[in-house]
Amino acid sequence: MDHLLLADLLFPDVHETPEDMEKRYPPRALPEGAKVTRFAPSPTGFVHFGGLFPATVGERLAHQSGGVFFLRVEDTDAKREVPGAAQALVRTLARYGVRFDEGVTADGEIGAYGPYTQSKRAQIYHVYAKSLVQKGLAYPCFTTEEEMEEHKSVNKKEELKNTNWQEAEEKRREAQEKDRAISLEEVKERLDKGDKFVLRILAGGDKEKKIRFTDLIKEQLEIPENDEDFVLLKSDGIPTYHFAHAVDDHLMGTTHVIRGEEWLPSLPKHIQLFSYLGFRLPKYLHIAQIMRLDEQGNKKKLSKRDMGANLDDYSRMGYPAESVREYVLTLLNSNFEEWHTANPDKPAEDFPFSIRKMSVSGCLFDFDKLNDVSKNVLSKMTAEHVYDLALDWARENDPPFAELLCKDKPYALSILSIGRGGKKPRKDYALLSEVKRYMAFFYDALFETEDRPDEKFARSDIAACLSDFASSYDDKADNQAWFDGVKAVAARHGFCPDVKQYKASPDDYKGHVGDVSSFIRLAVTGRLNSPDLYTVLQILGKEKALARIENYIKSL
RNA sequence: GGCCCGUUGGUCAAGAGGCUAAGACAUCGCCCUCUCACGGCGAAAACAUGGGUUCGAUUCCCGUACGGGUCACCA
Repeated sequence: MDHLLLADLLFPDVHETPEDMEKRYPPRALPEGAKVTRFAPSPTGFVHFGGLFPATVGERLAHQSGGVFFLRVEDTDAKREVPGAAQALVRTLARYGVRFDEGVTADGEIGAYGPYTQSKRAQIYHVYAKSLVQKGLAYPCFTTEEEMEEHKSVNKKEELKNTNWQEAEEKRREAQEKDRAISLEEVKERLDKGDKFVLRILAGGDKEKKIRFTDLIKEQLEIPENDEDFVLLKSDGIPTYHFAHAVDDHLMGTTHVIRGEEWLPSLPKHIQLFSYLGFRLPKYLHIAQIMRLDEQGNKKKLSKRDMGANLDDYSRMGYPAESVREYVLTLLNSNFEEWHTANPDKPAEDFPFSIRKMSVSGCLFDFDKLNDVSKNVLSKMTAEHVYDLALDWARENDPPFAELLCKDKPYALSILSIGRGGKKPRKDYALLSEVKRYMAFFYDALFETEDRPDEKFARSDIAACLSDFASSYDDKADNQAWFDGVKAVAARHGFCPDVKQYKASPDDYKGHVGDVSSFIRLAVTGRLNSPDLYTVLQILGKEKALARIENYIKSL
């Protein structure tokens, strides 16, 4: 077979050579040790939570080393493409601290190694495809998708279990042999008829032979050589992931390929391809998958439909982006948390991210942990910051509440300031969606009596304590004086002003100051639990507080 | 089924031949001159399993079990 002739037959319009490409995309001039990484999603309009992991790793590695982090859109599967998805993705990732230097951005493409959209790179792939044919390392295959169906391994998940694997493998091998044997005449004939073909690699490997490979996360690996003539170019001339990966990452100067470990099984293909093309293999980081628990209690890869799979779910649920980012960083490098408590004022960007600290095995997504991280994040923010985030959330998800927040911003800020600042800030909510419930009783429009007093107290005693408190309440008194007042009320109505003393002889009293406080709290907030009562009364104002007490007494 | 990867408390994890096997979340208890939240103290809780190698294995090797991934003209 005359490979040069075949190449011209297959790619008559390709006149450039790989050397031309090398000239057009010269190696990057970057300092020693600078890493070039990329995030390469397919634009399906869905930003997977799992995607945040490789994206964050790539971003950290590149920026920490003074390198380049770029976005490449892998839109080689026309069937799945969603228009505008790339821009939305860039915006979403930016919220989570992942920013690109190069590639597809919100304002178009930036950078000298483009185009960064694979569908626009057809000519480039064809140059390399032609050269592979010339070297006898790739060949056309005219077997149609339908014909292939018969001896394809299988592709439906449901069928996987009932597959006769051995038979499927034999059929594949047979077909491969037949396809390889195609003659130049036959190619000419089919081409003249206008038949479409896919370009397959001529696999030179023996799967019984193992290759030693070092993954930066998984370390030493032993993988079989590739013996499968996988598809390089689909019948529409668009490359498969494998081929595009090799050509693009070579030309774009990617030094570290960061991707999910589901790619590990196709690594032999990539190694072979890079070698056929004469490209230097980049470093690989195959990162472990995030898992969830299925009904049987088994771990499963977090997939599209699962709660929390879509990154947008988190903002909808009310998690600040910062919380999610910290949680992700914690899962990626478990010492992040420790570092963060030791350096509370430094931005996450200062954290020395390390590949060595990354886990080899997949972890379970844990909402408990996320919530804890989020509580901490929110508790350390200023009231103003929380206000802004809560308002943003409310505008999207609860417009009436947004309006309430806007109506009196200083009032809202004073509520959000309770217990904020200082060494031990309150941690009342993990979610922006919980802020409303937390603030609710401060607004007459949202106020309602949720709890009931303990049955052991007589209604008349409660009413007596409350009216006594109301008539003696001085909103100018300081915290101590105010509490002394409450104690005095307690003493006047048969409640012990000192809790310890009460506990020593409970039968001598109807209750203690704490109980009296709970009556006031209930009347004023409608709940048995609230932040510091004195502060609450101060913020609420004397008039509103007394009105609520009065109403409460009436309702008893 | 073949191939590849993995397995330290419920979860995330440190430890890299000799440790009473860290820490965090969750759980439970106690304390914090009014509840809650915060904080403090404490409890319970783990090296999947069998064989090697070794004076000694959670740590190294082999097998087993279990879990995961993958086997497309999808990425």
